[in-house]
Amino acid sequence: MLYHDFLKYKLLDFISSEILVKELNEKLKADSFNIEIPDNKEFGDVSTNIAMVFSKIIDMSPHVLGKKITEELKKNESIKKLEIVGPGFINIFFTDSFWQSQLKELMKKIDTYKYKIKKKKICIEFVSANPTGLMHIGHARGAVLGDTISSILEEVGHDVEKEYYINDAGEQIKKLIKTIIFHINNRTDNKFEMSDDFYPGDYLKEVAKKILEIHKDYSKDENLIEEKVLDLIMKDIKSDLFKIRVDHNSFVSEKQISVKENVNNITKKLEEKNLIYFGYQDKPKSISVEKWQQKKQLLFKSKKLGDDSDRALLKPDGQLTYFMSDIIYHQNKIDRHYDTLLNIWGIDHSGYVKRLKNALEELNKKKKFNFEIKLTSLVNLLEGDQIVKMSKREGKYVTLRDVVKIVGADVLRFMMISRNADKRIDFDFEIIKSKSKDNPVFYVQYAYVRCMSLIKIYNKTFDDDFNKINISNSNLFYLELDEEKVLIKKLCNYFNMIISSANNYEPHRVTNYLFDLARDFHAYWGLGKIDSSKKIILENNIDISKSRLVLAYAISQVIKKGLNILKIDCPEKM
RNA sequence: GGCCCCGUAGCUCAGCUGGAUAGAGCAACUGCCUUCUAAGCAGUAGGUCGUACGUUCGAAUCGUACCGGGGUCGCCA
Repeated sequence: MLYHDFLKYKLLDFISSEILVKELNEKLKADSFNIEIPDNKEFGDVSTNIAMVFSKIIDMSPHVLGKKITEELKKNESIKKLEIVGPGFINIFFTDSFWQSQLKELMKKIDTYKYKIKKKKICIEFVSANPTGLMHIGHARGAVLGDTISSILEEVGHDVEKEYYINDAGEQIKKLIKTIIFHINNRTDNKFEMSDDFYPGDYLKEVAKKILEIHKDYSKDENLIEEKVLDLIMKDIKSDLFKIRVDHNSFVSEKQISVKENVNNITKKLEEKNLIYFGYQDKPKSISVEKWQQKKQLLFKSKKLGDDSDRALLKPDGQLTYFMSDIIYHQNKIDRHYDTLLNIWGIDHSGYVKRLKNALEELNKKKKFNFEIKLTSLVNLLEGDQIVKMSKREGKYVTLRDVVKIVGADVLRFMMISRNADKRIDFDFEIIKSKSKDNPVFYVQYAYVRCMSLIKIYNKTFDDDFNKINISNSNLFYLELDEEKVLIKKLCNYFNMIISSANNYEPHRVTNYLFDLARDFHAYWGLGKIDSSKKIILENNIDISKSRLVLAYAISQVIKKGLNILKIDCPEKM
C-alpha cells in the first residue's frame, strides 16, 4: 500500500476502534484530517494533524491523544521515529527501506491503482459556441479546461458525458442565414457594409460560396440552406476542436429540445408553484430612462429567490429567451439522471448562474442533483504590451485554428489549464511564436526525454537491457540521498494529487505537479555535475546505476501518465 | 448603485480546502558546456499575503466592513 492509504487506514482504524468515536460518520472521519508531506524535512517525512482535529471531538488534549496514537504507530517497524510537536502535530519519520519499497509499490500500482471514490455519473457541458462562425481563441480555454477536467474525472473512475449544446435556434441563427443569403445574392460585391442585421467577416462569405457550389439546387430554399449551413459550420468547429484534442461524445441541439411540449411542461410546473406571471420587468440600471421601454411578457419570480429582478422567460412576441431555453436544456439533463451536472462557462455569464440554479431547484425539489458551474476568466491576447482587441460583432478576432497552427496543441493545452480558472491568462504571442525555452511544456517533456536517454546510456555502458529488469525484485538499497527521498515522496503523492485535482475540477494542480517533479528531477540530474559520485549512471558501479535508474524510470512513467491525462504529447526524443 | 470574480516578491502565478520558518517561474546579479544532450544545474537578492476588525490553540486560507482592479446588469449570446 502507498504511504497515504496505509496511514489513513491505520489511523482511522485506531480512532474508531480504540477511542470509539461512534457518533462520527465515515465521511467526516475520513475527510477531517490531513496526511501531508511537509516542505520542511525537520517536520518528518509525513505529518498529520489528526490529534488536533479529534481532540476537540473527544475532549482530550492533542498531546495526550497524540501519545496514544504514536504508541500504536510505534508498533510498525517501517517507522523509525515519531514526534508530537507544537500544538499537536504528529511527525512521522520512515526508514529508508520503507521509501525504497514504496517506489516498488508505486511501479507495481501505476497502471492499476484503484482510486477510492464513489463513482458518479457526470455530465460536463463545455464550449457550446454558437454555430455562427469560427471559434476564436477565447473559446479555447473553456474547451481545453472542460476536456481536461473530463479526462481527470475519467481517470479516477467516474462515468463522464462530454456534452456540447448547439445553439441552433433563435435570433442569431436567423441573422446567420440572412447573412448567408445576402452573400449568395451578392457574390460579386466585395464591399460589405457593416450593419447590425448581418454577421461580418470573410468566413461566412466562404460558407456561402460552398453552399452554392455543393448545393446549387437548394439555394432558394431557406430551410434547406439553414440545415446545410449549420452542418458546415459545426463541421468546422468540430474539426478545430479535434485539432486541440477536444472530443465531445454528446451533441444536443437546442432546436430539437426547445419544442412546444417542453416549453409548456416547464411553464406548467412553474405555474403550479406560483413562480411565473405576465408583467413588466424592472428597469435595469444600465439602461437609460429614455431608452427603457416597458413591455409585458412572461416572467419568472426570481426576485423572490434572492435575485435582483424577475427574469423574462418569453420575449414579448412569445419566443423563448435564452433563460427559458436553458431551463429546458438543463431540465433535460436532470431528467437523464446524472449525479452531477458540471458546466464550464465564461465569466461573462456569471449573472445567469443564480437565476438558473433558482429555477432548477424549484423545479426539482424532491430530486437530488448536484449542479456546479465553473466560470473561466478571460484570455488576453497580447502582442508585446498591447492587448489584441477582438470583437466578434465587427468580425475582428483571432481564430483558434490560426493560433493552433502557430503554437501547436501541446503548448495551447498546457497554457490554458496551467492556472486556476478564476485567474486571467495573458497569452503573449511574441513569446509563444518564438517557441521560447521558457515554455513549461518543453521543460516537462525534456525531463522525460532525459530519463529515456539514461536508459540508453545504461544499456550501452553495461551491455544490459533495462527494460528486462524486474523492478520489484531489484535492489534499491542505494537510494539514500535526500534528493532521492524527496523525489520518491513526490512520486508516491501522485495519486493524491490526481484525486484532489478531480474533486476540485482543477487541472492546474496536475500541470503544477508535473512542473515541480520535472524541476526536482533536473536538479537531481545536476548533482552529477557538481559531484560525479552522484551521477545517475556510474560506469564503475552497476548496482548504484541500476537503483538510480529505477528512480529515473519511475519519474518518466509518472510524467508520461500525467501528460497522457492532459492529452499532451510525451515525445521520446526532442 | 446591485451581484459575481480577483488583490501573495519588480512581473506572472502556486500555496494540498484552517497548520509549523509563505513557495516557484520570469526579470536582475554570480558561477557551471573537453560533462549521463546547457531545451539544463547551483547560488544571491527580493514579502507588514490590499487595509482593519472578528472567529480559535493556530488565518494568505473562514466571517464582516472598507480600499483597489475586472466582469456583468432588457428580449443579445
